[in-house]
Amino acid sequence: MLDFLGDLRRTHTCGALRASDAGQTAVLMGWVNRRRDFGNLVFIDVRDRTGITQIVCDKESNPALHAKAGELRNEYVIATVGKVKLREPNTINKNIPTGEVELIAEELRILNEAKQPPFLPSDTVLPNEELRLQYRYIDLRRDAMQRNIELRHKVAIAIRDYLSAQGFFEIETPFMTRSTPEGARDYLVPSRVQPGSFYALPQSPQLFKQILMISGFDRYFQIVRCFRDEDLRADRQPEFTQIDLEMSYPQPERVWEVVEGFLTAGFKAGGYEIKPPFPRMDYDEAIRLYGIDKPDLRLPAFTPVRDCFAPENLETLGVHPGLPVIAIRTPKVGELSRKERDEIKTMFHTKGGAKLFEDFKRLEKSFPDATAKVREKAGAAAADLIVLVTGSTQSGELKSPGVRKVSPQELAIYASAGLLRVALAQKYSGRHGCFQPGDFRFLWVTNFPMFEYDETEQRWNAAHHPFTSPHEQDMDKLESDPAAVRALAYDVVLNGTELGSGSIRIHRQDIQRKIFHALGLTEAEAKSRFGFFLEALEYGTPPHGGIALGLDRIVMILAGADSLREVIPFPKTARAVDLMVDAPTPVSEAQLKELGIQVSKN
RNA sequence: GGGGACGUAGUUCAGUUGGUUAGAACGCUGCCCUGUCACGGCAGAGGCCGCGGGUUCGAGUCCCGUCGUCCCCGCCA
Repeated sequence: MLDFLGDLRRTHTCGALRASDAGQTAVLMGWVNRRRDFGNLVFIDVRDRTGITQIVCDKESNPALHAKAGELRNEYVIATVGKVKLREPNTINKNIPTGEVELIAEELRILNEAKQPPFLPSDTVLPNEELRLQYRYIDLRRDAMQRNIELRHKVAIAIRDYLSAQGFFEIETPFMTRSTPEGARDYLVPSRVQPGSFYALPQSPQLFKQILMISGFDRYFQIVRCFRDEDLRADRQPEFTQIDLEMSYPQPERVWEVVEGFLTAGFKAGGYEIKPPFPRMDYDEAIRLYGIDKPDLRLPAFTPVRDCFAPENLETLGVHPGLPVIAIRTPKVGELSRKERDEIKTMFHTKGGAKLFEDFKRLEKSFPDATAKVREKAGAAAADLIVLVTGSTQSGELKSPGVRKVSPQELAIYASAGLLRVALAQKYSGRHGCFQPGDFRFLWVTNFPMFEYDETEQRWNAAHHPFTSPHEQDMDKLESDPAAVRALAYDVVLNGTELGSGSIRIHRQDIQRKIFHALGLTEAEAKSRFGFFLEALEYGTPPHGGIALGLDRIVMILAGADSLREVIPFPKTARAVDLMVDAPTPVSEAQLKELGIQVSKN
């Protein structure tokens, strides 16, 4: 038999009571976390998001209440009125903050019962993720999830407060907007009023925030949902939250100062002190040292070791004469078995003609002098794992790197090595111990190239986006040497994760036109895609720039989680499915007809 | 689009070279227990071995397909 709440009013949360409250009457409400039944004496742990308090039901002093306590099962929702009592010294529970007291129940109301859940919030081993997502409301009751969501809240509030104090306005922008063919795939929303036409959910509020600068808002921010219909990863969800901001009259450094400021505030809210300014690194340097544009600084950089080998050694090994030889050092890995060495091969995703030497021991037998030099140059201790990555003699004729410092074949080697470096670091994290909680290595990666060449489409693409400003000194190379043009674009990176990306934008119509031209867009094409924006640029646009950071990723790292799903209340699976509500689903013929949509069947 | 891992009681897992009736722990149900807090004790219920084919005298185990979850590559201006 269930009871009504009536006018019973909660006086304390389940984590609140302390020794100093002894003697008070308290009213607690929450879930039955566990029941320990001794026959004539029953203990009930009642739980809410703040903690757990022990309720005592004694048959001798209150037989009716004791009988009712016997009906309780896990996850029933109850209310209890009782006296807060100091526990006997030998019965104090030091494991919980409320462990010095207990509530002697005088009244017990069963507010709701619960079916036996597929798993319990108090379980120590996690069920598989499919089940957690299907029964997300139970999963979210778990202490760890409650903490993550609370952390997320605190970080977001701290960042809001900081930006507001710095004069940024939080301004909302539309979710139903216009599809722009560049970039990620759009999620589309059909229009009923205009059959055959579609809105798109924003991949980011990019053009709106630039228009807000044109509108004179000077400093804008928004903690905003973005949508991208691309394949998922542990750190990628189809809808995710960005801390988006834009400001007028900035140099890149002005944007960086703001980001360093709000990250300091956000991390402080998460319980960590970080010290800006963050180090800075050129994109080209990041590629040469780490093989990736989001270096994890917690582990050693590459060591170039071509000069350690005699030319005839390299020839014997089938190493290309013009390409770098780089050593990847992973600390303290120790002896590897034959099987473990073979696994390195499968971890190596070769790009272009990149070539791997995973068995350094064997190289040491054949080339003792050269390998000793490699060890020395890489600063390797005896237990450190060394693998070499280079270009094979089949890499073909070297393409000129042009003005850029890294040729395509070199890039292939660096990129392959960069992925292997990260994979090795993850696999042997238990051995090298370089991934410590609370160790936050921030980095600004700067001076990205303006354009990337798309081999399949035989044209230049914007590396960041087409509204990114080139370096003032590189304007003259837009036509003559697009590859050499540096963008005023920057990424903020934390422990090998890209937290955010931004740039100084183009504010001049003449330069914007040049960029579109370099991207192979005709005047007419540019006008049809971005006409409203190009027109806005003509009415007095101030210089402006900004950035957007992934809130989910920030909280994930702060929480020490390996997946965004741990910090998003209702996330989607790798196939972009919500297992709790079972979305997406087909819709009725009537709905489709109203929207003027036909679904092709095949 | 490609590669890899996994799928066995409600849950987490074990299950040998294919061989009797598929096990354990936790949870669940009942009984006992007045100081536990991952309580304890006794008894019990609970299985489409993801699904569909195939090989075999015989399949949880081998093969093919399929579905689902996870990780990675491509993709993510």
